[in-house]
Amino acid sequence: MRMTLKNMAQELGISISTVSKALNGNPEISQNTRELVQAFAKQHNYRPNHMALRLKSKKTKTIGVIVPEIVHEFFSKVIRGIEAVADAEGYNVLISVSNESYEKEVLVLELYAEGIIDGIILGLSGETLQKADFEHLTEVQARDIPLVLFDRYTENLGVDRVRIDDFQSSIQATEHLIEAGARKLAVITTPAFMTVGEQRLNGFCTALNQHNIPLDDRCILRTEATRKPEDIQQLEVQLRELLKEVPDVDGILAVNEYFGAAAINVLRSMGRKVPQQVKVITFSDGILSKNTFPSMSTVSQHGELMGRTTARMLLDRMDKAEGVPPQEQIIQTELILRESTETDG
Amino acid sequence: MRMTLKNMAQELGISISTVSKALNGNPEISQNTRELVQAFAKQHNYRPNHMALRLKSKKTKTIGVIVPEIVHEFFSKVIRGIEAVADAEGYNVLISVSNESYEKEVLVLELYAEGIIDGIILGLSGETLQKADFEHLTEVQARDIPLVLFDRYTENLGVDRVRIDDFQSSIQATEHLIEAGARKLAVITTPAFMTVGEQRLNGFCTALNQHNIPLDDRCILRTEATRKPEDIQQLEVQLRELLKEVPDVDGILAVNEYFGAAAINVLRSMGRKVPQQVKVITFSDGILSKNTFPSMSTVSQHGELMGRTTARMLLDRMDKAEGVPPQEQIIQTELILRESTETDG
DNA sequence: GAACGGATTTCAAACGTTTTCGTAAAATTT
DNA sequence: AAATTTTACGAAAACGTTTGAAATCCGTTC
Repeated sequence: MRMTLKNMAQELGISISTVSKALNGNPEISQNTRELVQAFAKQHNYRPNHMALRLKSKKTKTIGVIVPEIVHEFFSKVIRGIEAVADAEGYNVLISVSNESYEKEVLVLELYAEGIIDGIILGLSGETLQKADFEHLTEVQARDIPLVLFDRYTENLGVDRVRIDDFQSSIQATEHLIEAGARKLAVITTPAFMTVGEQRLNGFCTALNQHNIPLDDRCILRTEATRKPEDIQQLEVQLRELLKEVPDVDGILAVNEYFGAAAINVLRSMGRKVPQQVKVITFSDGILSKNTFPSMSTVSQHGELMGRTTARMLLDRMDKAEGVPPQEQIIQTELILRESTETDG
Repeated sequence: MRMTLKNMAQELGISISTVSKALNGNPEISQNTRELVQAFAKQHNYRPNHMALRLKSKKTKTIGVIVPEIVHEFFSKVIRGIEAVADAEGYNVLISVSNESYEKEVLVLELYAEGIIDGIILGLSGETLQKADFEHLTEVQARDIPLVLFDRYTENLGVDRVRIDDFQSSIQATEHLIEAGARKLAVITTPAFMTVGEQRLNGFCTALNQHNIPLDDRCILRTEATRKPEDIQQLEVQLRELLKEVPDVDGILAVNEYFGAAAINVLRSMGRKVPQQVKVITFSDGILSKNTFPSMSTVSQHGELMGRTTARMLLDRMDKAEGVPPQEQIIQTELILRESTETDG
């Protein structure tokens, strides 16, 4: 049976309020009683009931995180970063998965909004981005529940967010390919509604433009593939076709590791040497890029740092007065050079 | 402002109880009133307050999951499996990370036990295994909170669990190496308190024994390395030394992909051909094994299936009478053959 | 020896629900 | 028309906590 205030009050022969106040260090209570109660509570390892606390709209010292996918190294790293900060500040972290579904995202948000948590960190689901329906976020804001978005974002929605500069990073990555000697560049990206992928595509095009390299439409591979094996296989087929149709491709930018690894596989199976004949660079610096052969140069998004930054921003927001305008923070990316873009000599 | 029963009662000019009953479809209430109330509630999208519900010790339709690590493909897959089942049954899933820490595990367990959730799925932390202190689990059981363990387990603790047969699987994997021609076998495993790794080591030794292959103590590499890059680098150093000291090693069993990939890297850098000179097999069939070069044969642990099975077991337990003895379920593993154990011809 | 005042403790309301029990009005039976 | 049953609703307690107001105690003071 669980220890409650009432319970202890009875056993100690004092009133519930006295117990409550004693435990909360209220100076109204004599030192004697206070110590007595506190000792008793500790001995019977009393823990206040979250539900009751929250009913009285107290803080729960818990933050809720929603990620679009769980089998995903980048998001996992972000979570790890969030954990680190939260832990240091004595906050619990509760994680939920939207599974890229709008409906699920709304559901979880509602669950959180019930009052389990003090603040929310959200990575938008793909479907939400596609529908461009953000009412649920507005609702959360209307209830004054602190909210911070990470990675995936949307303009025209006044909410705190942390992201990387996908556009600039992509320019950098593309320029790296060009400097390494590539002249016929291809890109593997996601559907247009994925802002992140789209920005990276924009960066790619812009870089080509700046270097007076013509853009061949056939070299833009827009895939709906997820990271699941079936999908990747499908992608490899498309990619192979592209490389047959445009055989002189000598540089590939992939918007994520999985796409990058697929490219490496296809190229190897077609007998094209990486990096001698084709250079490859990819986003998101995870285990894959280190362990493919050849290993891949990547744009590191510093997932853990992003997590830490996001958590920090949420905690800040939580003790800010209302009405402080939304902030944006940009995480610097870093080019990690590996074998796939090496130039001999 | 949030819609509450009281709120609606006031606006509709009826009592709180009537509203409550109407919403719950209580036949005491006339159809008229019932429809009126329900319509009103829907229109103002009323949602009952979780906290209040739970205070009255109602179910929350939420299950809590604790994983030791979050940047971990296997655990992620288990979570995905849990999600699948929970989703289908209308349950929410809340995930927390113990970060391999005993203390954190206890904390999260306590948070969950506050009454946020209806049942708990737990993968024990490494530290807990090491301390072999399971009081917190006993406590949870004493409170009649349904609990199921997955993957990591402990004998002498009566609690539901789902696991793979690490011992048998390891025998199989080792035998596969032997059949592929390996005669001087090495193993890369974890500290002894990690039951999973230890079982796999046992299997390894047993297989050698059964095939009359002598066991060279120098060929057992016990590492405390995690999957972090620094650690893996450290492991690679040790591994290199082992391979120098015992140059005729021609088969390696790694208890996880990271160790396996490290082995592949070291072997390549030492100029030993995989699989021609050395065969490699590893546990946990994830992205890594598919993308190393050569790709690795693995023992698939079917993480997602394990997750689904665990969730199912928890749901079963939740509507079982108390006192039903704890169950154990074993997930069948599968040998996935890839390049790293191929024999020519 | 009654009134004061400070220190300590208790009361009671509130948070949003569910649920038991009670009761007025309506419907049914005599 | 009186007695009985049914129907439809409401009052209030309970879950575990906090908190401002009220009550009690005890040692001073006049």
